[in-house]
Amino acid sequence: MMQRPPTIKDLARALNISVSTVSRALRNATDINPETRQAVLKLAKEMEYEPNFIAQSLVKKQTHIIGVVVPSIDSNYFSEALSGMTDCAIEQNYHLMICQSNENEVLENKSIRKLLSCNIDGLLISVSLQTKSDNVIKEAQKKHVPVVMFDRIIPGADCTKVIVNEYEGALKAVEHLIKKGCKRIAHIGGPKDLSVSENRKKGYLDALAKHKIPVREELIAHCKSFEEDAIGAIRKVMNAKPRPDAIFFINDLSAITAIEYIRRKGLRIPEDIKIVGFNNDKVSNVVEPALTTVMQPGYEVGKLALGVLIDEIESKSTERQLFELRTTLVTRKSSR
Amino acid sequence: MMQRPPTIKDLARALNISVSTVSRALRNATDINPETRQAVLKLAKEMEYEPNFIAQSLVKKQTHIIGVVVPSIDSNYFSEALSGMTDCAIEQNYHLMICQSNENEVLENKSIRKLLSCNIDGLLISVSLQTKSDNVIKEAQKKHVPVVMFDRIIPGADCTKVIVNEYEGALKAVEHLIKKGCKRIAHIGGPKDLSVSENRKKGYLDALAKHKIPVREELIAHCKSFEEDAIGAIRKVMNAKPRPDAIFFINDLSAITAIEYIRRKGLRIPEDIKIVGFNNDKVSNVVEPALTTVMQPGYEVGKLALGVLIDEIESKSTERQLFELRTTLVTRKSSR
DNA sequence: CTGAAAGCGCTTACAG
DNA sequence: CTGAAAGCGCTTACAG
Repeated sequence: MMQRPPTIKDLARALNISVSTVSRALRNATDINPETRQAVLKLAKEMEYEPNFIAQSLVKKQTHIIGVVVPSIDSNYFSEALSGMTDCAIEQNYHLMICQSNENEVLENKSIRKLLSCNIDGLLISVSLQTKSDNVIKEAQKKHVPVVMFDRIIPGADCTKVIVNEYEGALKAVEHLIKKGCKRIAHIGGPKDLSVSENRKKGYLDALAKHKIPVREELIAHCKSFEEDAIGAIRKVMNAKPRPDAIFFINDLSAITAIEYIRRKGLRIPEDIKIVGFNNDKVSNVVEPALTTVMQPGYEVGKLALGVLIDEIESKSTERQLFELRTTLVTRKSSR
Repeated sequence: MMQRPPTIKDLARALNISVSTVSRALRNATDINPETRQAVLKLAKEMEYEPNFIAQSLVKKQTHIIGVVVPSIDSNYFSEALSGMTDCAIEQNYHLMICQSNENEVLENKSIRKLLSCNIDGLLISVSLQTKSDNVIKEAQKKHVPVVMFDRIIPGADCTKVIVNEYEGALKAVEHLIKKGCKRIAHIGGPKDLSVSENRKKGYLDALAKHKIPVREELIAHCKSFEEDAIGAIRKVMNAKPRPDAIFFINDLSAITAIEYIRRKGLRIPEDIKIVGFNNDKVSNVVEPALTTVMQPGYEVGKLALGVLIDEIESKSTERQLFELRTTLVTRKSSR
């Protein structure tokens, strides 16, 4: 019994040839006798030889490891993106090292530095809410590690970016309500100063403008955080006179919170008031009424971001690109 | 300007000492002159020296990389576990390589083998629904890679396991309903033959037995898949005569699906019928009525599983252990 | 306390 | 087509 896994040395000895020849046979080089090659491959299989990835990395100076940093793994959207990346990685023979910043810039920087010290071939990052500076990104690039930002980007950063056009998603959602005949469309937004909140609100405002519907400030309210205190914002817009005939929400959970509030007011959804969420959470199809919502292609974002990064790694291209994926409006009963 | 990152060779040359001495100074060895040590450390800082992780791995024959395989990254429960592992990993100076099997045993095996060829120091796995054999686990162990299974385990496998006592969670949930005075408690189960389904159903049955409540088959129904076709199962149990006064669901989504069905029947929750879910999805606190549910400590499972694996890696212990974490019953309006 | 040497497992010019 | 040699960046006995 062999205690340790076999190496090319073991193969070479067993076949009475040199390690260089074994190495060449293994990696499909052209200048190798087909018979020698077959013999090596056969023995390699028998001995269950596996190339030592670490040793290869050291000499080739590339690890095929890609570092990924997201704000939180445990979030609907990011876990979808990670899923896309992971599937793509295994296909393309890359490996992912995933870290989360927990929305903390210090931890984010620490994670990136740790990843860099692992000699990652590339970095995929979606920045924390706190992150303003792209210094660590520059650090990576100085080490010739290509960087691709996705979803939560730093607009000024000098790297390729993959984002979702949430603005257009919001615009489509609100135009859908307008086509349904709604005239007094309210908006429950997310925390101010966040690009997601701003993009979606801008879509809302532009849809109104496009259809010459005046903006009424009393129909707009913001949640301080994403999931809590939605009820305060809902109460505010529902108290407007005349009351809204539709509400476009920053996310599905706040929309679902509103369903019961609206029911208590004696109003029917969608007859008296239509509602639209954002995200297409699984539950949006389970609640009653089923929720119309804007689906973001998280899985595709992940897949594309990784694909683009691999292209940069392999072609050593330094061209910066901006990829924008589109949302899909999923219409259900809540806006029929 | 230095084109490539500095190595210990560069440090040695600059200080006119040998690489062995630099190496010792860097890693805190005892047999080193404190002054030499200071000088090396100072220069290392100035030159922004970072030890080459790959080179270290090659000589030390350990990578500090842990391979993780889950059925799907993009699932509430597993993303929580991954989150716990990730936080734990960075603290303990390990790195995670995460793969997903997409519930496919072939892909699972492929992922494990890829991870092994990366010389992972340990393997953390939650197996796919298809997986029956622990062959690949044995393969890993033959290579002296410790394995810890979590959540979805192969009962017979010879390795340390970290699981959640779902049985007890279900038992507590049903006893809670019994204490509330319910006499005709129904159960909507998950796909048959799945250990999750079986464990939770057993908790239900044992709670009834413990309180001498007879089991009525017409109050038990199974969903074929987790999220779809819940409505058929709900209809079945709601048609039992006399009708149930409580339902214990396999998960929150099926419970939420039932809310509207029950409302349409003209029944009130919780007055006429109480309901309890499983998982504590975010939405369970947003729906009306807010859902009583069983919380599984996914984050803690991840943290513990990784901690235990690291212990095995570092102490080279081969003792097999079984860790069982407990659920928490979160009582809300739907069962008051 | 320090240095020279060997080695981790592989790849890749270079000579033949 | 094949082999000897050098090297990737580090660690670790071994001598001194």
